[in-house]
Amino acid sequence: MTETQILNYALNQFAGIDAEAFELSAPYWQRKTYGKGEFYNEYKNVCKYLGFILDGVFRTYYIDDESADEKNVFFFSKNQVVVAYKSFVTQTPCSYYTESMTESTVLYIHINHLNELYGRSHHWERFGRLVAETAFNLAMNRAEEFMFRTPEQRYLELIQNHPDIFNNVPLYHIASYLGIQAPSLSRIRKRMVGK
Amino acid sequence: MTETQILNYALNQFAGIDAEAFELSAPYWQRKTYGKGEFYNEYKNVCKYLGFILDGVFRTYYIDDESADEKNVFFFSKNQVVVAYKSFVTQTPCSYYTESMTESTVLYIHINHLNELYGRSHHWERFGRLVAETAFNLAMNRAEEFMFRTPEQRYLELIQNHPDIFNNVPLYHIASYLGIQAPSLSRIRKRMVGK
DNA sequence: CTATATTCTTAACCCAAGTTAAGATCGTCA
DNA sequence: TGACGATCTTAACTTGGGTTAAGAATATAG
Repeated sequence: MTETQILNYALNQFAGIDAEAFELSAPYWQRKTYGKGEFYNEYKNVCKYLGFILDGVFRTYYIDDESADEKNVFFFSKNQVVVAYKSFVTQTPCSYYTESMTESTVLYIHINHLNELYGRSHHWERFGRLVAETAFNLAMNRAEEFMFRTPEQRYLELIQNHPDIFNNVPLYHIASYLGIQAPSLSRIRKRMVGK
Repeated sequence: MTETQILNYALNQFAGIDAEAFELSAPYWQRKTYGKGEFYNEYKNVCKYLGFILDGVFRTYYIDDESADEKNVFFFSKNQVVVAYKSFVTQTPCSYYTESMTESTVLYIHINHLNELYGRSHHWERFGRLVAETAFNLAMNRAEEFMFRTPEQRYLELIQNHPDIFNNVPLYHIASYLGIQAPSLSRIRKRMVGK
């Protein structure tokens, strides 16, 4: 399959974008590769593009003024959308950094073109709504993890539900994502032995 | 002002719903009062209505199977929308209870009628998108509070940003919302004296 | 295959929240 | 007003994560 076909298939799966609707968008998609550590979108930048990850892993993180260390907020991997959602929909500066953690390849589309597609096809309107719902679910799941689960439970659920992330990201990034320090994650892992 | 006028004004502020668009919806809104402790929507129920709070305060909470105690997730108060968003948009059973904490009055609309309005007017489509964005912001803010702030910081920010909630809700509900136990909140409050 | 950098674990000590139970305070209604 | 229920605080102890720094394990490159 070509990259375009992969995209077409994924958009069809995600939002029922059919061949005709996909054709409308075809001129607008562009391709970009990112090196490890390269930014998809930086702090204080307005996120203007919605990306679809053909390959690679991205993280969005927050830098705490006080503790000065990075806190991982989301991971995005292969066949997922990558975007700084709030910044994208409101076109305001982003509070986060979104960075490629590996060599990555992305197909992306400009917000203006996306807005144009919304007006041209119900399929794309539907796509816009589903992206909103996906963003809501991501944020809500994250809130629920912290409200209802202990760090140990979050760790176990990450292994269960996102082995793709767990197996491709250094543990100190996992710790940050779980909201704890690296030594605490080590203690948790030690505790688990034999359970 | 009549209650309908209050609603009309609020919807105009929120999503630019004009007189004509509001007229479309007028037949669909219904009014209901809730007593203290009465449920807007219960665990395992599908949320079928989107409500606008004329007066009162609601809370949505989760019951932890293990600890068996209630964890407050959101508060909703006067002039806000109350809805179990995920359940509402997906029409699936809700994981939460949403309960009135006071005598309350709500104007509500059925999801079928709302969907009908989406098709009939761009103003209402816009409304739907803004509700989605509001829900995303609520969830994301909640996640950020837990990821980036200490319980003490969360407490201070709640007082600053939501005095309306803080002043009308017992402290043990506040503690639950902050993700801590009542004795911990007492200790935080004691620490604060003199700061 | 070693040297080096990166990542992971461990140890020791600190501190804040959890837990449980008792007691103080506040509100409300008979 | 006085008594009850609801709410809030306090105390004593436990537990688990934070912090810092050192060392072990693993990857990577020369």
